[in-house]
Amino acid sequence: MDDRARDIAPAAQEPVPYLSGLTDIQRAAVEATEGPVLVLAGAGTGKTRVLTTRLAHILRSGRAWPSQVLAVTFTNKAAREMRERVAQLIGASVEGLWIGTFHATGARILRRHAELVGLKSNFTILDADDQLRLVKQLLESHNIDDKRWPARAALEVIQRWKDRGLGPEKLGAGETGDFAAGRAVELYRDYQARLVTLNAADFGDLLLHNLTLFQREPDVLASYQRQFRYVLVDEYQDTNVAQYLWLRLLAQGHRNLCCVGDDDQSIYSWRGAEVGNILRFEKDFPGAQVIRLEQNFRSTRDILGAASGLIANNESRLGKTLWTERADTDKVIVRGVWDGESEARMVGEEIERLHREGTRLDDVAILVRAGFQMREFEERFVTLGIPYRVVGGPRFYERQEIRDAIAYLRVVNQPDDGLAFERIVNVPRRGIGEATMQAIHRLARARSRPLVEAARALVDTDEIKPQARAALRRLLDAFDRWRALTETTDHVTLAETVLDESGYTAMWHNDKSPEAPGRLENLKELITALQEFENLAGFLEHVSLVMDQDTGSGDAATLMTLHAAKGLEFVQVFLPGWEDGLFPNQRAIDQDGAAGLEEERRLAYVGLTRAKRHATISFAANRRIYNQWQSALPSRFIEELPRAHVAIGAAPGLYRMGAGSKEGAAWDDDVPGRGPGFRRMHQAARGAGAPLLEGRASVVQVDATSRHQAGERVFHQKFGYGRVIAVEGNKLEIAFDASGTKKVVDSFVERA
DNA sequence: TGGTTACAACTTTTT
DNA sequence: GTTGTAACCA
Repeated sequence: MDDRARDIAPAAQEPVPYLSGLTDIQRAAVEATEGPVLVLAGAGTGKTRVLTTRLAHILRSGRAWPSQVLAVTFTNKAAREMRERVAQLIGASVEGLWIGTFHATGARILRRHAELVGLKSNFTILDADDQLRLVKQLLESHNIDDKRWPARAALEVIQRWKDRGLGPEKLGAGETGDFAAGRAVELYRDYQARLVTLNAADFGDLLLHNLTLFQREPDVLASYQRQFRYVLVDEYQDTNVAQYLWLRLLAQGHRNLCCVGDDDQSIYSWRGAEVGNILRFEKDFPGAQVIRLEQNFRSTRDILGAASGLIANNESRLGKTLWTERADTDKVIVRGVWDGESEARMVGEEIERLHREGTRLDDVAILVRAGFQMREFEERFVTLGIPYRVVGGPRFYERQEIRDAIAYLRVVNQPDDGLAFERIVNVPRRGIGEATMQAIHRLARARSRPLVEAARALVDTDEIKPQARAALRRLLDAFDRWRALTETTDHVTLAETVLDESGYTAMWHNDKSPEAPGRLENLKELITALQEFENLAGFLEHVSLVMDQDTGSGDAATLMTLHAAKGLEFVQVFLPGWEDGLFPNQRAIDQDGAAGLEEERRLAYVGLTRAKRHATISFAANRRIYNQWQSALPSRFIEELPRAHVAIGAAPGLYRMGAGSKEGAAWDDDVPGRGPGFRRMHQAARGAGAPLLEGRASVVQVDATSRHQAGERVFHQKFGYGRVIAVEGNKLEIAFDASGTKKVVDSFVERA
């Protein structure tokens, strides 16, 4: 099908409008089509533009047919964007182009040759949840204490092996995985064996099996090598060893491999990404051209200066110097605050001010290091009535009811999918409990047959209680019926039938909990989503590989982690929580030492370079983490920011809470960095929090005795009138007349 | 079996 | 504060 383009003549050489508007260097990167090329693209240097133009150029100049070009990305979003933009540049014919994520492309190839690695072409792609459940089962059957050796850790070990392109058979004696006294290897072997029984592959397998395939079947490899005349890779700094090997094999035919990336933005090493891949590129591909994109089109000089100065502290990097023609400046602001709450208040007030002055909330982002930091901001935004969206929350396809529904469809589609079967065997309740499941498992393991097959065999014996037996038989019959329907019914009707007849929808109808109606809504949405696919298999592939997030609409500030922010840009960026221990994160340093610290620094660099015009960094002297008060010092990254690009401001909240303090009173930009301003912040952090430094976890807002007391009638701008129930430092618990009991900061209420 | 309660756990997470 | 698991009882 991909060869069909061969019958059509290539587009004739035409004037090249798509090349105009590029800088000389960008243009060079576009036109260097032959041989290995590394494009080092700093933040905001027009990377995507170069990548898409290059693709268009290859096609338009007749160098290759669409089907002969492979472009790989990490995210579906990036893949979609690339496809759309290339289509825009060259008109219609992007049909046949291999643009996709590593995993989607791996899956596409693997489905064609599944038998060669022991799978059937309709294999299931497991998600994180399935994997974890599988590992838990294995730990149990291996009698490994999952308290001492959590399943999560075992899975991690296995995944890191897969990331390095190592199947169980390739693990030498030295590889013990540092888990359960070296038993991880046997665990891994069993895990892979179980996947074959389940006719399933996990994410890592999508590439690992490709490698095995290419090794075992030189003909298959050779055909792909012939096919892909040009290979393009986005975000090369995030590739792992398996992906590197995969690329190297595929690109070996024509040697036209172009990798685009930025070593300074490598922030996924904990997922197996190897910065080494990009650092080593010239050695790996002799004769490679390296093109540096250093002109930044996004940020002001101050932001670039601050970010560059910071990242210069890293040892392992190729080195780039970002510059801009922009003349406007706006120093990066660093603010110290008393605690996490005043930090949220400060950000909230700033956002309100910006909004008043005409900034769209869409242009504002709050980028945090860890998810738990989000709550404080959310609470604050709710109180202030600032619309916001959280990126990276629970996704649609991860919700319980959706996963249940999909599990049903998975079993219909692929009967060997025992994990899906297990998930819904007793949902809704059918009286098939643990005892029954264990019997099924025993039989399945003894015969090493799929779970459903074992269940089928068990129904004909007396091994389980009659009640469970009857229920199980009913369920298995139902699956047979549904499977038969696939011949005669369209997949949408089929899905509705399955959810109805299984009693799944009824289960939520009978559920009186407040979430139940929402879940039923979600199920309806699922059915709607189903309509957009040709068949069940296509839909399931989408669900496992293309779990995109709906970003939501409407003008709203964005709250997300630094990791999630890579590749995005905002006019104003808030970077809270720059405290040693939190950011750089202590665990990252403990685990990976200097390399861990460097990755944290890259994360800081990514955060700063998201800002087009303003960046506000803040740190709190005290922070409550999971109900424990901890004092902290400003992040060492703050000291690393070049003073010329930074303005230090002491936040009002640092000295006194609530009204009375002068907003922004203590600007002190003449001697930032280690100057008096900085020292004062340090002192504030230390001095005011002195008792905390001694490890006392009990102090709550020493100086913040409230003006209010229990029993008092008060008024709040948002919640109206109410009565104070309890006072805790500066926080009041108030029973509002109209909106129930809430905890509110006292500066937002007044005596009624 | 199934429901309740107590208890510890908790960085990041493109697919 | 939240979430997920273990232990206990009906």
